[in-house]
Amino acid sequence: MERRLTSRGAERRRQLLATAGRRFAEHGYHTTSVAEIVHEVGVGKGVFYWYFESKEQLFLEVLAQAQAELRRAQEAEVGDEVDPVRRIERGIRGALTWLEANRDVLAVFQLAATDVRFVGALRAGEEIMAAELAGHLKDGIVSGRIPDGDPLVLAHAVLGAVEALAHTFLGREGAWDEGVADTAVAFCLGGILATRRRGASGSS
Amino acid sequence: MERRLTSRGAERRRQLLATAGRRFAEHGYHTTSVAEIVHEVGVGKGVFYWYFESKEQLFLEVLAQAQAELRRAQEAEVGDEVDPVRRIERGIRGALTWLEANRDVLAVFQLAATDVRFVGALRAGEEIMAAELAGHLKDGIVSGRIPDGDPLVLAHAVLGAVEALAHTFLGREGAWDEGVADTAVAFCLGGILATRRRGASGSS
Amino acid sequence: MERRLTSRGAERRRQLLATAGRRFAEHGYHTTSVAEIVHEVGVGKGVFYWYFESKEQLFLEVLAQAQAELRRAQEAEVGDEVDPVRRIERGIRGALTWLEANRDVLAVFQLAATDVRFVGALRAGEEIMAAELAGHLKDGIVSGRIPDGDPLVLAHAVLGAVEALAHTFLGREGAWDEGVADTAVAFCLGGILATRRRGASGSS
Amino acid sequence: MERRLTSRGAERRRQLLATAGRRFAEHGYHTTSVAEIVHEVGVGKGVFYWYFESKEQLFLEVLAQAQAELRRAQEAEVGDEVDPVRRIERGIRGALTWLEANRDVLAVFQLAATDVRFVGALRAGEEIMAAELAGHLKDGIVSGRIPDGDPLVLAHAVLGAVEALAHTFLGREGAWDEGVADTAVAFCLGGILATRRRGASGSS
DNA sequence: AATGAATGAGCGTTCATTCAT
DNA sequence: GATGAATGAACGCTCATTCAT
Repeated sequence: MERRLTSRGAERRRQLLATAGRRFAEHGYHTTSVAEIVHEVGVGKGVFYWYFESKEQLFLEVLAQAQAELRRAQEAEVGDEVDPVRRIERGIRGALTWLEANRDVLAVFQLAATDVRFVGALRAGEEIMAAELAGHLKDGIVSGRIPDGDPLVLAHAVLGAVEALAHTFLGREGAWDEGVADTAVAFCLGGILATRRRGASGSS
Repeated sequence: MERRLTSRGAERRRQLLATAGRRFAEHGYHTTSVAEIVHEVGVGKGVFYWYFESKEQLFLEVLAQAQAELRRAQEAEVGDEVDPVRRIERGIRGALTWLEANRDVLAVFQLAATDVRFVGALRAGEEIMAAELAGHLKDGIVSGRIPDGDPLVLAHAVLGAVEALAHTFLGREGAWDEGVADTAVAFCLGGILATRRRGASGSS
Repeated sequence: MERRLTSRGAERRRQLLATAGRRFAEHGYHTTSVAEIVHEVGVGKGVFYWYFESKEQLFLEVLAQAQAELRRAQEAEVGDEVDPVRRIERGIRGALTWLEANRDVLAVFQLAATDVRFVGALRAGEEIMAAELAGHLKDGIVSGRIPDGDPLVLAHAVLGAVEALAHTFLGREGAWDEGVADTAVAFCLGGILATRRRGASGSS
Repeated sequence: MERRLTSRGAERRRQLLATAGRRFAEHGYHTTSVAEIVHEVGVGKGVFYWYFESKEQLFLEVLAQAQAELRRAQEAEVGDEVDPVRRIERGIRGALTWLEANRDVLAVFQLAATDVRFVGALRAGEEIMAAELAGHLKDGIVSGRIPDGDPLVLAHAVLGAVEALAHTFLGREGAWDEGVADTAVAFCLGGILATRRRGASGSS
């Protein structure tokens, strides 16, 4: 239902989306009621249903927006770098920098992971990121910069490590510093560049 | 109010715990009602409250049990291995093996991460695992087996990578094979053993 | 959360309050369900919680309203009478007249007396009435119109006698007549004016 | 269903009755569960239903016992006194003394007043006391000791005053002393002996 | 006699959603 | 566009009562 919105309307919509995103992140999906959202924005309940079909669709939109913005930030950071390993590094740094400024987003992602209605959209976004990362890895493998290995598995390992670090250290007051990003990069690149030694642990 | 249970009672309790755990994993916390759980077990509603104080406490128990069993499985796998790098490897393999046989558990962990009432217990368990892993890392650093780096940050990176792989590849039918565990180990150990090159990405 | 109500809303609220008050008086607090109240008013369950925070708060409001109206009626009856004994008489008559027209109220008072959540509010109201009455008594004692005695004890005795008569004779169909009020007044004033003979029973 | 009880059984029954009475008085009827009662006594739930048909019947029995004991205490106090006014005085004192030692009972009476299932039994007991008191009053009127008036109305006024004083001053820690009983007696007898001056308040 | 376990109707309350104004 | 009011299914939970052992 394409709706033409006045600029005031578009602003309202943005406001609702932002408020909802924050509250979802802070209190969870089920524990955030439509009543709370509209109350915080200071409008009546009808307004909500003028701009959004349902609470479910609202969440999906919050999620999609967060995913799109993260990707955009990452792309901007990666820029036109051609070396695949450097692309990966920049991607990691870009994601961490953006997440640092948008801490709610991780909570929204986690929320999405726990609900059948949202997990599909979440995974789809993850797959896109994983596929892109896997593309860089493949490039590196082909060009001999990166030892052979399953690019998709490696991509998910990188994503998982980055997300865990972001989550753990952004979530604690005062725990975040540049060193965490440096360690994230070093760990991931080290993992990528070392994978030829499959299953080996003791080799010096 | 310590309750002495007959063996029939203990069995009922176990039954409810298992059923609830499965449904939580499949449908989420809020989307699983007490009515559904008792219906599936085939008992009346009151039975639930005979064995559990509340739905919340039940979830906490499901979570605690899963955490305890995972740690137990890991400890059994690590055994008396003395080399810290090998301890880490065995820990990763032990966790992945156990999670393969108990796939619901990851979903329960994710659920717990999204609810203020549970996140404390979840994080406490995570911190224990991270601390243990960090201990191995510290041992390795002291003995010169592992290059210097922040053990806690590395520990969370490893945990994140492992969890992401478990989640991504155990969640998809047919996607799991031994190679994933091998790659997980190789990636993590590579990441750990490479960390001296802080922030460096281009070194060959 | 101060709520601005439309006139339709205010009317609904009044309706619910009145219906609840009647049902409470007839069936008791625990034996009157929210479902019954809204059913009688002919609205959905949610409406109740639009206007009241909880069943408990509703009862408190019913109680407070009854207390306020009773006091108001009494004050109107007492008016500007200056003689303390006549003030007491008018107070008794005013209360009985109002209670005759609002018989539910006595039942609500009794209900409140049996629940820890309400007894505080009830006693507070009673204390106000007792204190006022005690004030008249003190005036009378000081001016010599009333023999010496503990004004607060006497006040409670009067209140108890009046309440018992109201309760007993208003509760029975056809038992109430002007004579009861006359006897109430005569009994109470006699008791008050006789108190100097402490503990004495046989004096003529 | 006449049941022959062993002496152990009779003791159990008494125990349940006493515990229930106390809890009813302290927490109310609906707010005292059968589970709590049997837990406090330290027996299983089945025991309760072995000795009592239902919670309702149990309450009725608690009430009946309290009424019977109060009457017995009063009768013992009144003894063979022949003067009707002195009989009334002794009745008041006997009731107050017994209530002082059995404070729960007033709460039980109030509870009974608020439930349709119990109010009948309560009123029946009250009527008996009122009738007895009215008998004394009639005797006094006939013999000229007491001025003319409606004995039943006066009886209820006396009962109400006494109950209110007991309730108010026994309910407050440290508020009870002999003076209250003296005032109660003086007030009631004053009220009784003064009733000829119907509706008159200003006569010196 | 007594127990622990079970029942299930019913309770107070919430909340996404709709709608008359 | 926007509001306050209304809906009602569903929820977590309680409890008097029953019953197999």
